[in-house]
Amino acid sequence: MSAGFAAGSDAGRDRRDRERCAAEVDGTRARGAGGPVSDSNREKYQELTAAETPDALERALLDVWDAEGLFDPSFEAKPGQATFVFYEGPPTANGRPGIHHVFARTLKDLIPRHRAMKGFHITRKAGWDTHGLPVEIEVEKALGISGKRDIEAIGVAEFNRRCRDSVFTYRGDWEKLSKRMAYWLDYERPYVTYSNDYVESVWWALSTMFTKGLLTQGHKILPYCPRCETALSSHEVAQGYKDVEDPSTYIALDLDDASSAMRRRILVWTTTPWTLVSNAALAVHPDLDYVELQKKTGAEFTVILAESRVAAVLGADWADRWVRVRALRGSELVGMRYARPLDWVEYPDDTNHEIIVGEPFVSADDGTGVVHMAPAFGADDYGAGQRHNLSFIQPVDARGRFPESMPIVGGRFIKDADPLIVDELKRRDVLWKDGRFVHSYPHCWRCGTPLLYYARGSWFVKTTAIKDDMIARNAQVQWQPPEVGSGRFGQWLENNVDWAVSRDRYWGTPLPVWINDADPTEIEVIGGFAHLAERVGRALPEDFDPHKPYIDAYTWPAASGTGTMRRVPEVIDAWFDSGSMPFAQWHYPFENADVVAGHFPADYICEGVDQTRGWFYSLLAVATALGDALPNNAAGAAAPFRHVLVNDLVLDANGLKMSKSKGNAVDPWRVIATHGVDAVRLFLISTSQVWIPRRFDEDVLRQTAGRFLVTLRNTYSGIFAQYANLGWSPSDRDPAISARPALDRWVLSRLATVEADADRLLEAYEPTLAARVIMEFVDDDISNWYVRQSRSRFWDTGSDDSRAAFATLHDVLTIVCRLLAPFAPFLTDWMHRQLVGSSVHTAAYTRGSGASARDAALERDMAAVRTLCRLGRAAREEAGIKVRQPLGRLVCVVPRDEVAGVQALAGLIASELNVKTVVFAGSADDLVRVSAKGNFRVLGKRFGKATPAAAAAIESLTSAQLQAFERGERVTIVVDGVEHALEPDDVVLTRSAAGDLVVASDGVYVAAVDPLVTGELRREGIARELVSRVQRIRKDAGLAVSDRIRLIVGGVTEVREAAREHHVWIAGEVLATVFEVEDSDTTPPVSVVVDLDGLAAWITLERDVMK
RNA sequence: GGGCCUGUAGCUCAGGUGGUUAGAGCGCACGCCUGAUAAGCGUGAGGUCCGAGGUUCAACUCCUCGCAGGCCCA
Repeated sequence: MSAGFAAGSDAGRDRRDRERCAAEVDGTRARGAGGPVSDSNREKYQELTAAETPDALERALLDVWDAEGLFDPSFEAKPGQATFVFYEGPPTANGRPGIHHVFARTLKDLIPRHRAMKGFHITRKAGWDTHGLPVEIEVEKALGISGKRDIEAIGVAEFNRRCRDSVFTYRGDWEKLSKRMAYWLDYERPYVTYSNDYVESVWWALSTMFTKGLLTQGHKILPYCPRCETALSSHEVAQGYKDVEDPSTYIALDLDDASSAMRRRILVWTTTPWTLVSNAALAVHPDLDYVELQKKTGAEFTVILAESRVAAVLGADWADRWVRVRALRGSELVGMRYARPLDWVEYPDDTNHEIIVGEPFVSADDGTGVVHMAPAFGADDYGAGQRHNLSFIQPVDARGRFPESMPIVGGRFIKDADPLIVDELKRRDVLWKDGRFVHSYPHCWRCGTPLLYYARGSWFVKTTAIKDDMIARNAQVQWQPPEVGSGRFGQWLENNVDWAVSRDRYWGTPLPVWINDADPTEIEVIGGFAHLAERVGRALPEDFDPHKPYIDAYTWPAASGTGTMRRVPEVIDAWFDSGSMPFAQWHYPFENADVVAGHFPADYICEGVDQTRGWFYSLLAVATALGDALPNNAAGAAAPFRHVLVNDLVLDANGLKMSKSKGNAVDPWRVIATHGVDAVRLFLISTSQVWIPRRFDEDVLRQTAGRFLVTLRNTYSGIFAQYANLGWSPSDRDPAISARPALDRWVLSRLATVEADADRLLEAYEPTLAARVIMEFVDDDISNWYVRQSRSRFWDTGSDDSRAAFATLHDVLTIVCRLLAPFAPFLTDWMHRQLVGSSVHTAAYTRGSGASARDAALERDMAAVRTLCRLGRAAREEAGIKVRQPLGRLVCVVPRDEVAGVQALAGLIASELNVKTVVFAGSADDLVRVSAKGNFRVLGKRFGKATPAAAAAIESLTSAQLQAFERGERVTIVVDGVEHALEPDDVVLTRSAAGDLVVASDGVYVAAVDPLVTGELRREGIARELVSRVQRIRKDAGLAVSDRIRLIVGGVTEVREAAREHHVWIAGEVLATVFEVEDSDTTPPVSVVVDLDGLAAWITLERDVMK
């Protein structure tokens, strides 16, 4: 007994077991004494019937865990205990959790559960993301309102009160589901992003960044809904793309070129004619080829456009009408001046305008290769405007209307102005061509209004200034899978732009920036509530609320003497909140500096791939910007997470994204009630790598994870517990491992291998591979081989052989429970408690030096044995002889270095295949024919192009030549007329059986059965058939497995002979106290007539009540 | 339009550094077992490895260009 198992034993139970064992030694076998122990209280190993549903079992265990306080989140680390830091990415609790949340939360639970079993202390602090537009929108919906004017009509105080209330509408659902699925998380002390403590920490972060010069004011082109009068986040924009028909307007602008006699015009394409009012420049790609063309007849001007766009713009037959004047590089156009199409707005002084600039973002995929620039209305335009100091003209108000004073389009909504502008362009003779085209354009997902890209004042975290640091920190993160870190996330960092953190909204952390209303350059950023109190000169009230609108009432006279410091109106991006959780969850730096020092950075986080630009980024950006203001985070430190496991979507059974509107969303509660959490967790993890989208198909779930768990239950309950309860329990009478049969040593070796593999894979954040390794072991090695080969050993409890089997299976099941515990925390715990009396969740994941010995050679040889058995069965199938019919001989061929090992296990082959002898044939044997195939890897190096010829020469070698070669004689092949001596590495030898044997082979392995059924073998086969029929009759008659019977058998001569010859064996097998073979030709009336492979027989039996 | 991922049997997935019968499980067919039985097991049939080029003696594997699906971003 390995030392690890003593812990949970219960002394009283052991004594009972010893008493029972003692009774057996007296010869009263437990099953003979009345079958399974009837008093269930005395049952050592409780059996699990099929009637016990997973749901019921799991719920019962939850109660046990509760009663025991098994997961007590308040547990502190023991002195000297290493910690493993996990960060919970906070969900927004304003929707019900779905099956995909079960998936994500399984992964979040799984790794920490493994690390806890490895001895680490883990803080599992729950969190709630409570701010932001999604919350506001939920409330708008609930109130039946939409838009800022509606909100302000209700009042910001009332609106925010409702936001606060709505956040936890579904909190109970989340907590209940987390608990039900065994996601161990501390919900008693969660962090809540709207709490005063949390907001104060976020303020500290913002003010720290301001001090470092990383929080700045600027402009940014943002997607903006002119009806709702608010900017939208990129996530919102992505939801609103629609195909729409827009203008496709080409204009021809005059170049300002005094040197040319001919008028020169440049062609420009736009889909937003209304932005031409704000045109400041044209952009070309400096490396692109442009051409200047002129009409063949009656030319009054030339036109310039990208060479590759000529046919598209002028028509496929352009060459009939146009002639090329010259070719131009884009760079030659840069710096030229032109006349703008509309002159309704004055250009500001000291800015550049009506000039051609070179920009690499210009493409020749559509349009003319010349792009019109309106820096107020496009991100590229804005960037170009910054680089070239272009005029910034924004003659559009917040509602998307031109000013009343504007000619022609005054007071018009911009989109409605397009036709008027096109008419005006025509009148001015700058319109070249006007059409319509369909493209994908973003719309407000709430009201359907087309969005504007609109320059707005905004507050930024200057992440471009810390880009290199972020990249360096990211390089230290172990991403799983790696390509998300290097690809999606890495590229995102490479293309980093400053983070616009301000939001012109209501329910969020207020931006703690106060500005002097008399001098906007006087700015103060408040880094804490005490700081605020000091500024306003009085203590903050007891019920201080840092949210809008209350916070906006805090003002104070400017330090400069004139003006009042007033807070800016914005709140911040909720992502900044979540990115601050590593310290804000502990109210750092106002409290808990030591706690944060021990919990930063995280060892592990786990979220969906959609968080790449969400939480993964905000964590990194906030931590990098704060630098050494956080512990363990000076320059050169790692990212705030060391390992990140990325998971992908859960799709429906048909591979479609789940959504409420499609009605294909899966209700986790129903699924869990049907299959149990263990099966759901195991299915989600094992079905495919977690970063690949997976389909959730309940049929597949049932057939895979569900069935696997049934097998595990059956192995425990139907094999181990049922028979162990008849009289086995662990004791020092169990043979030492070294004294157990090879089969036992093999499965224990496999166990140790799987234990090491599973642990290594979980350490490497490969939960899918770990699950597969364990599941394969249970199905393949335990159920399908170890138990299968050992079944009869469990029918007895007294012998050394059966004690060895019980002890082995007991250990194997116990360790399997531990390995599987992070995946399927319920069944494993239940079984582990039965097996050793303690929870699996407090057990060690691996046994370390206590693990059973690994024997690689034995594992290899057993694999060969199993291959031979598979081949032998195939051969029997081929010969048409069922396994119940004994056969005389099996001839095997295995690689030479495996012969000895496999020979030692030949008994297993003989019993599995029901053959009398197993013979291993060597190459020299007449039974064997040898053929050869080239080893291409070696031949390729040596023969190059002649490889196929060499391989052909090798394949044509005869069996005799190859047998000689194996004996060490020189054998040559001729390739391209040159003789080459054959080297051992050049060939792969294949042996096959010759003669009257039925052969099956797989690579170098061969199994050949001798199909000859002698009379003796035939009679033995009949005897086995008889036993089989009697057993079936016993079962049909409802006899207990331990009932004794009186048996009479008769039938044709061969049957009677077989029965007599194997009389003792048959009687023993079917527990017959009386066994007569009747010579009469007549069949007694009270009997069962059977057909034994064509032989008529009858069987009469009755229960022997005397025994 | 850009980035990343995926495409192998009906389904879900494996297939180091290229090497010659492309594997498994499930499902299916046929069969076994009946002392795990609302269980257990075997055998078998299923594949132009998304397509087209290319590199190579040799490509599921490497390269290029496409196609399809997904996600993210414009």
